[in-house]
Amino acid sequence: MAKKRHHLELQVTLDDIAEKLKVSKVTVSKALRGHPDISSETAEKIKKKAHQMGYYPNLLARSLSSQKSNTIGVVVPKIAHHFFASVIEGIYDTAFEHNYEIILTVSQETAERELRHIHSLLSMRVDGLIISLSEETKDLKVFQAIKRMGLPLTFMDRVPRLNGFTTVEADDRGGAFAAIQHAIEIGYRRIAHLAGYQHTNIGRERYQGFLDAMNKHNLAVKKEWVVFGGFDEEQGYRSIKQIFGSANHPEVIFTVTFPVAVGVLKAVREMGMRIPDDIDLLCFGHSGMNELISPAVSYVEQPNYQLGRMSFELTLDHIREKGSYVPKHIKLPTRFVLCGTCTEKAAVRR
Amino acid sequence: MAKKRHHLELQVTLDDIAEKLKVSKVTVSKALRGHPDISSETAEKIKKKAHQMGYYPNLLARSLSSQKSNTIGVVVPKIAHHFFASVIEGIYDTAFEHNYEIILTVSQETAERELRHIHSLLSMRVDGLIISLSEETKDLKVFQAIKRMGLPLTFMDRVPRLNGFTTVEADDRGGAFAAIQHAIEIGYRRIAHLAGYQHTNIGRERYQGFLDAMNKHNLAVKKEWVVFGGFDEEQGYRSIKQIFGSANHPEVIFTVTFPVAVGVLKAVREMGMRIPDDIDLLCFGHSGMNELISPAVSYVEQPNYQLGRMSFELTLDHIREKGSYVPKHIKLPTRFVLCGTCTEKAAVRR
DNA sequence: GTGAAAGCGCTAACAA
DNA sequence: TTGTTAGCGCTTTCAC
Repeated sequence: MAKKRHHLELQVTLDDIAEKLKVSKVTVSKALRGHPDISSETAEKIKKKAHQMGYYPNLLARSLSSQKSNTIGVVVPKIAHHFFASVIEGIYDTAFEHNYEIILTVSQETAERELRHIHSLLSMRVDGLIISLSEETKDLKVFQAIKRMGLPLTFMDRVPRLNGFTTVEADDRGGAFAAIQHAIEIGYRRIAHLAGYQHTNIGRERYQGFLDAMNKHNLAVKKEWVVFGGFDEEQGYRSIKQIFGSANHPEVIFTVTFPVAVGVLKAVREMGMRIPDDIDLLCFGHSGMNELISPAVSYVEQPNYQLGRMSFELTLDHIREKGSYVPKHIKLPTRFVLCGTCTEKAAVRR
Repeated sequence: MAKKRHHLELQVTLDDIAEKLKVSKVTVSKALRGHPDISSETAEKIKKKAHQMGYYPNLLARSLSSQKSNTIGVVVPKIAHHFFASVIEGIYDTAFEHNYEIILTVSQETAERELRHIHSLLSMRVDGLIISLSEETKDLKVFQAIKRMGLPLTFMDRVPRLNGFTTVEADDRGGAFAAIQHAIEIGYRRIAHLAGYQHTNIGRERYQGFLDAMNKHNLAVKKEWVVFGGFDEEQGYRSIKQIFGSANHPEVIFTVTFPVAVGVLKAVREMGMRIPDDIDLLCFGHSGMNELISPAVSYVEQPNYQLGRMSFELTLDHIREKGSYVPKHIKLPTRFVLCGTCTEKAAVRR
């Protein structure tokens, strides 16, 4: 018999259905989940009744009891940015296909929020975690703890220097190399790089790609022309002003992200200079809006959506294979895309 | 005594802590939640131990037991779009301040996904719901059901024709009116509108604002120059081709969203025409990238972030006041912002 | 101030 | 095929 509800909530429970149908709640539970135990006849009857009574399974109870929540926690640094927005879209689409729910949290590039969100997600007993590190994150203790707990964790794009975790990244180094290589090939020699923090993998890798190309062509890297910093518009704006504060100007600037390039565009415009005539520009990543600005910035294309899909799928693999799962390291290819900047014409004109 | 775990998970529980400290699990529970029952002395001891043992409260169990999840479900049509991205940012920030977790789901503008997500969220026993309808949504039965369940639900931006729900909107009609009014004042007469579906409130309201202004100035609304449809880039692209397929061309186009304007920009460019010389443009909403495209499109500014904040806060009010809560209808002001299109100069040149 | 007992809604193991 | 019995980990009375 269904016990009387202490709370006034009019949520229908298994007991309610069982009582109406004069069967046990176990039968109802099994029927609703399509368990082969139940005859299709009673199953039909139960399903109909459940629907009619407006029954929604209580996932909290189900998760608590079954020790899995069908839920994956995600931590990203930003959300209102093209790159992450499309990665997230990839994650959501894939989750939807697999009938998983996503708990998305946003660190806003701060280590403190990131940690708090991770704690939250652990408390919510998500089945797995996809994390893209904030630009501040240096303390990696939680991740070790998570590994000890045996909870599947996949790092995406912004990954830590840590063993034993699955990582899904784009080929940052190769992409940066291709971009700089192109700049050199069309004749540029004085190349600046608005680089990312060197404690982040993407900062390091893209910088390395830049160095690779410079070294290959025996070009000197000017210290004043490499500025390390964050990944946002403000950073680009500030850095460019700094570079143009000194006497010697570069011919072209390669930025670590698209937002940084946007900051550059705004600053350059403010200073009354033109791209590519006064200064040329290249960047890593882009935005759907790129083709509307003129000149459209030539960029390194990242597999955004695919990064999202892959992260989810590998996390799911890990959940399913559990103990026997072996961490994988995925590097998805990047591609240099020539648009309106850094064209041969622009370089020749110098 | 802590019962032996059936599952191998090494999640620490209240019992584990209680056992170590030779107290009851109730004491631990209370201490950890700062219940005044417990002496600060034991409370300290317990907290320390819990931290040391790496305890994370099991929110599933807590929610199940306490009948509240400290979680709010959100359903939006899109995520990789400036408008929704910033609304969502507003929601997340506010939730964070109030220690709530957000379960964000994305309908991708389809009614089917929307419904499935709503079911999911109900099953997860979220404490409240914030919904922005998909462009397809016509069946409103679920929402009635949710009201009957007594679950707080706030509609945001895309709201249904339904009584008894809190709604948070921008002043769409007023904003559209201001834009068209401006266009008329600078001398335009042949005005087209790429309008939204008329079964959506934003489609209707913005169209109404357009009509208001046209009527006020006794201008004829040309049927071929009003195209109803969706809110994305593709729609803008298609519609503009349609309009320019006929002999008579408008002087200026007002689009129902920024993405639609982007579609227009791309189509216009493709057709070898220039803005504002060949055709002028205005739109509802914008994107951070707008100032980089030239000319920047003059637009109606929406209070994106604020819409997010408000929705969350009202939902929280509803949760807290429960039965006594009276639905509110918020209309946040919009503002016409003149940029590089629809300037006096452009209009005069005709 | 502390704890024993009951229950949140569900699932899993084992009987019947 | 169906039901009984125990939990999942926590909170909430209500005694002590």
